[in-house]
Amino acid sequence: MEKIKRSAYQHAYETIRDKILNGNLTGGEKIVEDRLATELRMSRTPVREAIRKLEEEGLIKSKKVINPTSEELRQTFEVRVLLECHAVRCAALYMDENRKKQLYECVVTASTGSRDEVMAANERFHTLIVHASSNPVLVSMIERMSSVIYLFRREVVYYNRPNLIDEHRMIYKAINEGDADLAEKLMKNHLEADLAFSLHSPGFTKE
Amino acid sequence: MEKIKRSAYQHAYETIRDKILNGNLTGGEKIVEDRLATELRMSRTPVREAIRKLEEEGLIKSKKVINPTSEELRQTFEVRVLLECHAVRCAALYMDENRKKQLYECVVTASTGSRDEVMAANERFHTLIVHASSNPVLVSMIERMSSVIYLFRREVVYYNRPNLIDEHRMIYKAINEGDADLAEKLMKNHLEADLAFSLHSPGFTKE
DNA sequence: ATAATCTGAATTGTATACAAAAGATAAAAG
DNA sequence: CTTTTATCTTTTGTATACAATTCAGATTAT
Repeated sequence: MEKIKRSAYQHAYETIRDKILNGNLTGGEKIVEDRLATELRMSRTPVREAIRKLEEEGLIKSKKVINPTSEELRQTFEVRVLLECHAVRCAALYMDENRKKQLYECVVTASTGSRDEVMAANERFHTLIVHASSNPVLVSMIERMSSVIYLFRREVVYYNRPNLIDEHRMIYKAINEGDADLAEKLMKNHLEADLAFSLHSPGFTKE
Repeated sequence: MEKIKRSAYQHAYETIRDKILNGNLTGGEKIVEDRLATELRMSRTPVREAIRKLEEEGLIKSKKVINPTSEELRQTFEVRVLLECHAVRCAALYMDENRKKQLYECVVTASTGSRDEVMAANERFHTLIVHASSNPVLVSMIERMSSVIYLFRREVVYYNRPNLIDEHRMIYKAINEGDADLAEKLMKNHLEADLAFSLHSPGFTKE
C-alpha cells in the first residue's frame, strides 16, 4: 500500500469537489477558507487556489456552493447536445475497429454488470464517443461541464432510467454501421430523454 | 479623472493577459512569479492566482506562454463553429427588433467607420449573435475561447480580410428574414473563411 | 568526450501574519 | 417599532517568510 503524495492544493481541490458532489457541502452553503483549511490540516493558501478552480468550473459562485436550477441544467444540456452530437458524427465516420469493440463492451457490461460496473460502463460509453472527435478543446469543454451535470443529478439513480441501455445500443449500432445522421439523431434524443428524466427526478420535484 | 481601484489580483490578471495578447510576452516564454510581482509592485500571491486563471483559459501552460499551432487553432474553431452556428439559428428565430437594429448598425459601422470602430463593430456583431442564444453556458464557453483565438490571429489585420463585411451583411439579412437554415450555413462559411485566412496569414507562414 | 553525480541558485509550494473589507450585533434616534 | 449607525467579529485579500523542488553548471568517473 504505497502512499502517493499529492500536492496540498490538489488534495484540497479533490476533497472539496467531492464534498460538493456527494452533498456533504450542500447548495447555498457558505464556503469558508479557514474552516476548510483547518479541517484539511493545511494553510489557507492551497485551499484558496482550490476554491478558485472550483469557481471556474462553476461549482462555487461568490463563496457559496451553487444552487442549481432546472433552467441551468437545460442550458448546460443544450451545449452538451451540440458538442456530443458532433462527436458522435465523428465516431460514426472515423472510429477504428478497436474502439468500436470497446464501445460494444460498454453496452454489454451495462446490461450484465454490477451496480458500479454499470455506472462506469455508461460513463465510459460517452467518454469514448467524445474522444472520437479527436478534439482536445471539445473534450475539455465537456469535462468542464461534467461536474455540474453530476451535481444536478446527484440524487438520480441514473442507471435505472428506462431505455437507457437500449438507446446506447442503438447509438452503438449506428456508429458501427457508419450512419452519422442516424447516430446524431439518436444521440440527441438520448440526451434529451436524459435531461427530461433528471428534471423529473425526486431532487427536482420542488420546481 | 477618477481612479478606480481594482484588486491587485484583477490588475495582475488583466496586465499579464494583455502582455500575452500584445506579444509583450511571447510564445514559449517562461512566466516567473517573482519577476512579475516586482514588476507590478505587488506580492507573489495575487500574481500566482492570476497565472492560474490564465492557465485555465489556456493562455499559459506549465508556466510558459503557449505556442499556438495551426492544429490547435483548427480545433478551437471547430468548437466555435458548433456554438456560433447554434447561436445564429436562435438569432434568426428569436431575436427582437431592437437587437436586430443593433446588429444592422454593426454592419453599417463596419463599412464606414474608423479603423478602431470597424474592429469593435465586427466583434460586437458576433457578440450580439452569441447572446441571442440566451444561454449563459454557451456564452461563457465562447468567451473562454476568445483569448486564444485573439492570440492566434494577433498579427492578422483582421478587418482587412476581403468579403468579411459582405458576409456579415448577408448573415444579418438571413437573421432579419428569420431564415435559420441560411443563417447557419452562412455563419459556417464565414467562420471557415476566417480560419483559412488566419492560417494563411504572415504569422503562420512557418507551418 | 560522454555520462553520471554533486552542488548551489532559482523558482515554486505552503505557512503565517497582518491589513482591509464585509457582516453581525447592539445601542440610539426617529 | 423601525431604522440608523456605531462597534465588534468574522472573513477575505495581500504580504512576507520559509521549506521543498527543480534546474543549470561544475566536477568526477568511465
